[in-house]
Amino acid sequence: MSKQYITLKDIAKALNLSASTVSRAMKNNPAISAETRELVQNFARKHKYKPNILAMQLRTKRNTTIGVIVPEIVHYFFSTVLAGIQAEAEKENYNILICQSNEDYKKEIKCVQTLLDARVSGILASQSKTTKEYDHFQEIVDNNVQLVFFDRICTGINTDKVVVDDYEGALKAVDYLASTGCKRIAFLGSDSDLPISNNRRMGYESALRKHKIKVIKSLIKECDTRELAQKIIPDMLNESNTPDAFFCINDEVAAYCLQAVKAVGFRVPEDISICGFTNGYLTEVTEPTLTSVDQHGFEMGITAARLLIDRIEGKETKKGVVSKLIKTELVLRNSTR
Amino acid sequence: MSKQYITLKDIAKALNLSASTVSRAMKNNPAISAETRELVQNFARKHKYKPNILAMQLRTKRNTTIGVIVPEIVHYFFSTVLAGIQAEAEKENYNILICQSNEDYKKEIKCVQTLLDARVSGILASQSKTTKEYDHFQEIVDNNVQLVFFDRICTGINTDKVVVDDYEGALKAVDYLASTGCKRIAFLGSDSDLPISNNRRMGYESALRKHKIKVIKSLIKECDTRELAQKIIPDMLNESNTPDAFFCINDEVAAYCLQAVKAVGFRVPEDISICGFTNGYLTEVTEPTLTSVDQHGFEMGITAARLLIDRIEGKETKKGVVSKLIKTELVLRNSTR
DNA sequence: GTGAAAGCGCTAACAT
DNA sequence: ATGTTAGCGCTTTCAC
Repeated sequence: MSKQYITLKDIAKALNLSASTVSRAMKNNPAISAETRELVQNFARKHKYKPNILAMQLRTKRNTTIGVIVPEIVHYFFSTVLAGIQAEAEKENYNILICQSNEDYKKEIKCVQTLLDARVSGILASQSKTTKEYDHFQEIVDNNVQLVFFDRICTGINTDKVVVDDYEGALKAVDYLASTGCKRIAFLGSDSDLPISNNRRMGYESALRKHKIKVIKSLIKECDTRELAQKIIPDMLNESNTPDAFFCINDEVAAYCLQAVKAVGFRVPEDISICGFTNGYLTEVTEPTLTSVDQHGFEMGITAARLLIDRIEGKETKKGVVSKLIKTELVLRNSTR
Repeated sequence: MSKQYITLKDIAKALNLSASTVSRAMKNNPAISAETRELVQNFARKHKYKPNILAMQLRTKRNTTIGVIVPEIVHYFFSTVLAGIQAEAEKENYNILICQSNEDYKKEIKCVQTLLDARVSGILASQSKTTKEYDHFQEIVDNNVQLVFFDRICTGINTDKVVVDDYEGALKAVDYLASTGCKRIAFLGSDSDLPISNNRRMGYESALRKHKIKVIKSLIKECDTRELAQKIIPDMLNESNTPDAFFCINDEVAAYCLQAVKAVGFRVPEDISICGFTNGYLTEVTEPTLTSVDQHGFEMGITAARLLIDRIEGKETKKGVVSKLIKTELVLRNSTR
């Protein structure tokens, strides 16, 4: 660390004051005379005084850093959420420390340790796909560090959360597909342990019921990566009961689904409609462009950071758990009728 | 901050030792007897002792946090670099504090202030497009905080940098285009003030010269966003001297270029070849898929973090400025002949 | 309205 | 091999 920053003491010495007076003057403490205040603040400005945050936090036992745990920074959705968190944190003068779990349980435990070691005052977390135990998250709570989950919430821990309204998003999308005449709508989801996948499936089934369409097991698959899409979808297209629509868990799957469908010779959307989830960059460059459910990631980031900071500062006083729901938006493009 | 963490003093009291002995024992100081060491470390483990990093850093004046300034987290390339930085930092037990400038000069200044306030021991920065003055970067150096630029380097400051070999990347790509028979190759670049754009243009021109193709001004445009692409490209296609290839500054422009070209009725790659730069997600979902230059963002992140940490720890002792070059790779897909 | 003194949790001379 | 002391830069009683 550099040592050329001046300290309170330096200012005190230079101005023939005590360190405490300088400290008060800098903080606009009303006990200090206007003269002294100006004197001190001018001197500080002139000499580029920067309070030593470390010392401040050590003394006051308050820390303005919050930690974030994400599965992957590189995903459009998560980087959008991060941008939202960063924006809100900055507004409130909080710093953010980012860790990524790479969808790995062990790594996620390490992230928690790192953040606790850094003495963050709160943590925003989105769970990795491989996490089945929650001791590490419990440890956060046990240490009285605030914890808010976002998107991939952990159902094993009773704490605040911010989630996309996956149920409603799926409902709206599938309702739309059905209303355009699709009858055999496939659902390409994730591990049913993940609430985001499960909730969307419930929305999917509700929409089907609404349109008096039977839920068919063979049209529901676990298919949430490029690899799976390229393996599973061609098979589905070969069966007698070919789907006439695919509702996909993310844009990537939707994009590869689109490729697979076109490769077999079907037209999109005339023969088969396709709908994604995320509404990221991909949706605009495929041919045809992709209809998708926007998850409002930026807003989710802001909401989650807001909630966490309110908890840290004791502004959110609700005793029980707070759950916030982020509304989705169906963005129609050319991959659906 | 939570207060249930125990401190060195607590351990000392419980074990009837002095704080310094405990401190030494925890750090495996050879002066301490094996017995005491075990005693202390076991006690610490059992009571989940976590050293207070704030106090440690205040005392030792060393800080293991590094700051990162990026234009936009959400871009594929930058989020890839971030992932690399994060991986390397974690390996070395450094934390990273991330700020984004949103391509805004004023915001970038604020980022620098935030990071200096947080007393980071080094900063990794990629400049915003709108930055024309460098006082804020100079301030970092003046404060003896290590500074390493990556990708969008600032030529106004004499400090370490890590850049993509843009010249070579462009050379290879345009050389390839020319070797497949393209004669009127357009260059869609950024502001020529940006070294990344300028260097690519030099590579572009070298390749043309190598193939004895004249450089034509009207084939060189500033076109680095979706909006510009949708405005400029149709015009270029209407002129008599229609390009038979586009070499684009990023994948996004390439993808929209592809759309524009197809919209007018040209076939890709038969009539017109298109090449992007970044090699991100987009390249696999367009039709045809996009040939692109991979910038190895993850490797760049690792390299930049490595260099910065070496500087911080005094392992990189070279007096002058260190410049590292990240090799590119031309990834051929179906948008080029 | 201002100063003196103590202490946050840790480390590092300097002692013994 | 261990303890004592002092101090990093700051805030916060408690004085006057």
